[in-house]
Amino acid sequence: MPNKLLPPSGPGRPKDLAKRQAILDAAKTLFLRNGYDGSSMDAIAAEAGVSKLTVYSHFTDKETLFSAAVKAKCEEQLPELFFELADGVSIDSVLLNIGRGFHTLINSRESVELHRVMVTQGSQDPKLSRMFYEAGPQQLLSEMERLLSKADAAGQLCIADVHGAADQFFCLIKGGANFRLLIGCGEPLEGAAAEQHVQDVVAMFVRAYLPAQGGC
Amino acid sequence: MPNKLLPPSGPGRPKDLAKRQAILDAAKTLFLRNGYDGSSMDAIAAEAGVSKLTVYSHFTDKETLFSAAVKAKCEEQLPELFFELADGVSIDSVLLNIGRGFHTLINSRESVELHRVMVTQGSQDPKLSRMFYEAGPQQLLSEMERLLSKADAAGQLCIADVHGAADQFFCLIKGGANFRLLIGCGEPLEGAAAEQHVQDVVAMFVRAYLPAQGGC
DNA sequence: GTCTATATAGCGATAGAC
DNA sequence: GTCTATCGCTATATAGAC
Repeated sequence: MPNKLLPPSGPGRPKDLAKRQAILDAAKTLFLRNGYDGSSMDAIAAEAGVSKLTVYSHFTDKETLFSAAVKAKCEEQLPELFFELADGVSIDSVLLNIGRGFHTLINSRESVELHRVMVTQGSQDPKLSRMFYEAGPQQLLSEMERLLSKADAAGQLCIADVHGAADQFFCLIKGGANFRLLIGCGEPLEGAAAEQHVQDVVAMFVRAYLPAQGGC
Repeated sequence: MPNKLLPPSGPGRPKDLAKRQAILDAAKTLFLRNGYDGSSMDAIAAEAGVSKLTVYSHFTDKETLFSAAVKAKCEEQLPELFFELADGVSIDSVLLNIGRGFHTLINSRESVELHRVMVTQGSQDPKLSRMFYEAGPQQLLSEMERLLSKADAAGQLCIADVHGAADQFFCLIKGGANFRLLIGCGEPLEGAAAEQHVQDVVAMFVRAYLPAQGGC
């Protein structure tokens, strides 16, 4: 006969989820800050405030916990950029808004850490890198392609290869500064410098794809 | 009294350099393939065909050996791209040649491995990342700036910010494909696809910085 | 279901023989 | 100058008490 009533000492099912979430939060923090090899299961357990075996009871092994942490981070980082091209609004201002949002995103500490981890671990686990790519960059590229196609159809831009152009736009926003940030050499552009960079990129991009006077 | 003549069994000084080179070669291979944490001193000693203590006698510790290996790799990878803008040759063809060379370089297995290691270790050791950046990317950027300044002065292009434009050119050549390669998601562009990519980028770049009909 | 204590293995770095 | 054998430490993963 099982005893149903042990509120103070009984473990209970509800506690399960709270600890699982604490473990996942700790894993996200430590894995991104110190990498896969640099984060021990002991450290994650301590950060989460539980014992190491509790970690193993919720996630079978280190790799499983790592994948879960990366997946959670991907989902919470996917930004809400606006890719709509309403009537009467210039393509310049739309690209400016997208550029600002994307630039802020990829220069954030969390994004840089996630990218570092993906470079290190993703190259060893194709499933992981594919999961990350489809959850993040792929989404943005697809929406940008849609936007550029509409701008081309509306005659605001003249783009033969929308896929390539979308790729170019994001690469330009990233710029060499983001690469330096990734290898830990230099500080992120902020404030006026960041705004200037985005404006320069948008101006250069639009100039390259401006329709000729005769049309497209 | 020291014995001077022991040709067959005596260790001798000349052997020193050969073993040092073997150690350095092994370190370059393993560190780039498996990363810093993934390469044990035992494995490097075995790959070099020497004992572990011999490794420690030539390089004080693991970090020192790692820095030496990275430095050697940087120097041997610095490409010989042509940044000269001779009279009578169009800026398009010069940029095409540079673009092809740079594209081949950054898509090579060795370059990708070096970049991965720098993302992982460089972010933990600012001295290392700075050494890498100044030995590699910085060089190319400086030469490209010189070239673009000359093209601007010659009226072939119209560039207000040559530093920013040089940065843009290399980012465009890299493209999203190089990022996917870095995270282990996708294969490098090769052959006709690579050539097409370089041509598209150069055409887009030149279009953006073409002088207006009235001049610059 | 959770924790303390431990098994097993691999790492970087070193001591002593030749 | 070079090698074999080893120390000290930390990691992942697990066994038994409550």
